[in-house]
Amino acid sequence: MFFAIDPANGVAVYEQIVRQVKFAVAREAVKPGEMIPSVRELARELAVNPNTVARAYRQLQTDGVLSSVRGTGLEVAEAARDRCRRETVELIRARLRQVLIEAQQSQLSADELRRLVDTELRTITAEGDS
Amino acid sequence: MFFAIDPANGVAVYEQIVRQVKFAVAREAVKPGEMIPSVRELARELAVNPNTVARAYRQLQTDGVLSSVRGTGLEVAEAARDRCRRETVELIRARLRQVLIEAQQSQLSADELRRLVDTELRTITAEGDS
Amino acid sequence: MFFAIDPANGVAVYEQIVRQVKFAVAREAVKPGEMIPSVRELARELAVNPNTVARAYRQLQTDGVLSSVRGTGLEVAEAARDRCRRETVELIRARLRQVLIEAQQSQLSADELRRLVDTELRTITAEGDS
Amino acid sequence: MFFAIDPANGVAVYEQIVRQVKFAVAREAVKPGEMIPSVRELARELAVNPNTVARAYRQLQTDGVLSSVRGTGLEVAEAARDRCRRETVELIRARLRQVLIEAQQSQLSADELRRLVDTELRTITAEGDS
DNA sequence: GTGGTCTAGACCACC
DNA sequence: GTGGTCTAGACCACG
Repeated sequence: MFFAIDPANGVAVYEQIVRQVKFAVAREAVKPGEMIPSVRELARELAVNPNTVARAYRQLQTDGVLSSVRGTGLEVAEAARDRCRRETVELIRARLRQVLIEAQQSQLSADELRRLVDTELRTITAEGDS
Repeated sequence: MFFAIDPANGVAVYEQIVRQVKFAVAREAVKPGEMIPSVRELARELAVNPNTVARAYRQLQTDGVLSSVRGTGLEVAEAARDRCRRETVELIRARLRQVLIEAQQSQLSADELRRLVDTELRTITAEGDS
Repeated sequence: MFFAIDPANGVAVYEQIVRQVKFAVAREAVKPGEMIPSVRELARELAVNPNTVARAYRQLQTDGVLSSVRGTGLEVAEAARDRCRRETVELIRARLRQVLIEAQQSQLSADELRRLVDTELRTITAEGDS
Repeated sequence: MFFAIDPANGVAVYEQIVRQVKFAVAREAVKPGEMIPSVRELARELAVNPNTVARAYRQLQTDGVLSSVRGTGLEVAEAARDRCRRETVELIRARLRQVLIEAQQSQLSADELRRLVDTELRTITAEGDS
């Protein structure tokens, strides 16, 4: 469950935490029934205010990803994995779609776009390997 | 210069206007030396607060896309087309890259991503034809 | 939209605000499309921290009762009235049910319970008239 | 002395145990002078932390419902039955009253409320028979 | 002016 | 120790 947050990202910190936890559940880095780091622990790890983490965890509860065990902590909900996987793909798809639409509006052809995507993919995976 | 803005888009309204104007210049829907709609006119057209349009136009002047003609209004700057075209491509590329990075973080393979891109491209162009 | 909150109620303050707003929408004290008091205004009115009101309003947004108009305020969502009415009745029913179950567990007969309910109803309405 | 506790009830677990023991005494499921299950036994039965049961028993001693017999365990206090009966009725009445007040605030008429009560009573007793 | 976010520090109930 | 709630005060983007 290790990840980084970027406070100057535009996306709210608590929202970044929400997404990253969902990503982690989706790729089974944490499994249903397991406990996740406590509010205070994750806050320390990310160098963020505990309230911000608490807010993210609250959001994750209303999203059905976490459930609280009184006095003990928060665990990953049973049916969370599939939901997170679906949700993650949907989020990616939606943002991808928006970018592509804007690309089209600015007169880029489908072929130019595919080439762009390929270039970027190669750059990213190359960086990932390094 | 007709376009729509989506107030519930997450992206600020004035920012959407800025981008759309740049898109319009990039694809030569408006050409250097031409006048663009007045603040009030565009505000009425987009059903948006005139202050918001004014702010977008101010930003566009700072960006060198528009220049003011005393007592007359705002015209598209001479060298704007190339700059907009470059800027637009760069914007698209940057956002595309960010989406692809997140996609990769969430365990989507390069192939899955290419398929996703193709699907979305086909959907968009199909919609565009309708 | 005037109501009181009781900080020593056991129920969280933000939750009381959420319920009272839903009550207000349900009984059409505020109607879909209307604006509700600003965060700061209601906070002043209830002698409560603005963050607490903000949290209640956020909850009401995720519940689909309010929707935010950027830079302007929060308005009652279109379909909110029916949802609130249903939800309110359900809340009452659930709590009533729980009390009745406990009553039954403690050997109170259905007739004793009905008498109790009648007595309390009369007391309450009498107080309401005074 | 068999009963169930619901950890996601909102009501604290130890408080639920306290109430249920009082209910049991009130309806004479356990009688003054009888021993009640040990902390460990009840904890196992309810799948609850022994500390939680211990805390409930402590509360019940403070409330005069249980009294300790040195080296043996806890027994139901002599005068407990009447006290529990009275206390239980009062608790029920208080909570009933609160629900009815909220119901009234949300514009439910006395008749609608009586109908609701009747419906719920029938549902509960029907379930109890099954 | 509006809502949205974040930080800091406090208190509570529960296990 | 845990999460949950509340307060106080700050900064930001938006209209």
